[in-house]
Amino acid sequence: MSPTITDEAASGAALTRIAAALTRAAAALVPGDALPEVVFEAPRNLDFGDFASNVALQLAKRARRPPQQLAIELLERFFADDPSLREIVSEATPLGGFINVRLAPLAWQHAVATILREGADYGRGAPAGERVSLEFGSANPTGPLVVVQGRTLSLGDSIANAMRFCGIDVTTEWIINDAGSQLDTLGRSLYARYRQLTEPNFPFPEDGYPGDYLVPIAERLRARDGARWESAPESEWLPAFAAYGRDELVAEQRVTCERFGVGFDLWQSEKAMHAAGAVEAGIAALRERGLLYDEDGAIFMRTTRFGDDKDRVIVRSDGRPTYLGADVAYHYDKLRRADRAVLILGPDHHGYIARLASIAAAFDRPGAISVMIAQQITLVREGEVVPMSKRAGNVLTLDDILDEVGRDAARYFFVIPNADSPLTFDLSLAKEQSSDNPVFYVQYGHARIASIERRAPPELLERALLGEGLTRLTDPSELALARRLAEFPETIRSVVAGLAPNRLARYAQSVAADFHQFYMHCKVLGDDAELSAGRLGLAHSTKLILANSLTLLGVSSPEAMERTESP
RNA sequence: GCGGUCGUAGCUCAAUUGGAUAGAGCAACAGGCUACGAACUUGUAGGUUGGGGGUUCGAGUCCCUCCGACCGCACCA
Repeated sequence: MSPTITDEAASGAALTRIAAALTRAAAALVPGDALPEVVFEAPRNLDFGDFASNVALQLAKRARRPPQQLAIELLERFFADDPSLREIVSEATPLGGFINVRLAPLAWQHAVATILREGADYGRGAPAGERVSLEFGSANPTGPLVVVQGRTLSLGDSIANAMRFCGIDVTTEWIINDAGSQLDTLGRSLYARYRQLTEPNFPFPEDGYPGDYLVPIAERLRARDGARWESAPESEWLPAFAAYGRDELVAEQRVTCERFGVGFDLWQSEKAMHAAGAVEAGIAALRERGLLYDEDGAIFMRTTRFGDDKDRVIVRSDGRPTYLGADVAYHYDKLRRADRAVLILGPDHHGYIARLASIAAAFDRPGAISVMIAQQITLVREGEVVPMSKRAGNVLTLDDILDEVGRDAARYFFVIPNADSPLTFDLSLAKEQSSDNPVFYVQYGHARIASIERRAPPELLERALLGEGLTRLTDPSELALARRLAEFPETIRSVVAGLAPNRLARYAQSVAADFHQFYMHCKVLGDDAELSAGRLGLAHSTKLILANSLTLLGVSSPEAMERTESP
């Protein structure tokens, strides 16, 4: 991955000048107006240069000559137009119709100076006033969090971090689905566990939630209330048990999220929305827009008007709103609070996307709700698929995974693939503290730099942090690393634009790889104090970028790696 | 049956959203520590991007069509 670099202080300024000069050259050579904007991108293959523009390819037809010839003519005018460009452009060549540009070392040295100066703020965007609601992780409050939530939590939290870093005002939201029939099931299941404490043969509901995680909750309830529910009628114990179970399970889910390094701005209870009259308000708003009709005693929403397969019930014939009805209200509220809403949902929610899109359109905000689906996860251990059956109750929970592989590895592994591809999670590999494990590779780079800094004379480090000696960085491995570091701002922006935190994970690996190569080629702490200062500055800015990347991903940046013996 | 997502090296995944010779990591093979952490690094090998058509200067990416995997298609959530 090699995104465009737009760092204002260094290469970006150079690029702007180059693009402007090329634009003038194009205007002189190609007739007509409304010429396409001259864009520079980093080519996939860096042998071509630091940046490439395809203007000649785009304009060839209008200029009535082959792209390559046009590229040559553009470049001739380019330098004639502004001879001082030769100071920042070390090379500009036409090849296959592309215009390839290599920047002078000064541009990259400048980038390192900028990183040292701005530190953890390097690449941070100024608040632009955009408000985004980001909902993810949400689970039914009927059991512990499982693997798929680990994936949505990792994706969502990393995206939220990246958005905030870009200056977006993000509200992270967790919806507690506590208004449906599953709460009754929870209440009955918990009641059975409660009774089983004294009557082991008390029947467990057919459709109840299996697994023994409700047992300790039942014990706490018995410790609090004793046996008094044993003789109570169902109409009394059911709401009490459902509410107690929900509160306990939500609290446990919350602890798991915290263990995972994820916090939420808003824990939205669906039941509370009903109680506050929000659901009626949302439905009334649709009614005003003429998007509802009654049929068979139920209220339908005209979602087909917005491309859905069929109209959807939002209030049942018995008067209770459906899940969609509640979501109308919830998103009506979201869209008032935010400019757009992003949801990360599990793989079983495909069919729901069209309905959410309908809600946005119904409130005159088409496209304001976007849905990202996190695909299925297959767990593998020792080369074998770990069977998971919710029915049988032998589900591996997110806590189990955290126990087994730790937070850093879990967070990292969950964001590596694109959200819309299925993920194979190899527990054995994630647990392994070896070079096979990409998260350790990146952390090792960070720890290695920390180690160098511990060894460096304090006054040398001080000079390095001030940017001394950076102009001495000329080795290809030094310039490649500096160039990579300068990609950080654009990488973060690309993460936000594409809702793709995997790009950040891969970027961090590239930074680590470039650093290790630099480390092999260049001795940092040597006899030449100025050169050492420059290299130390480069190393320190690498450490900053690695730490920032890992932090945004929710992964720690250790100052030292603990060596563990592998069996 | 209808709709959605996906299919890329032996394995796990990329590919700047239409750009150049499709890239990393593991696994395999061959090298590199009396140097700041070898949890590192250098190189070799590995591909008809599921198949076939089309769109154009240019396709892993867009369109059509088959094949295959997964997921949806409730007055469930």
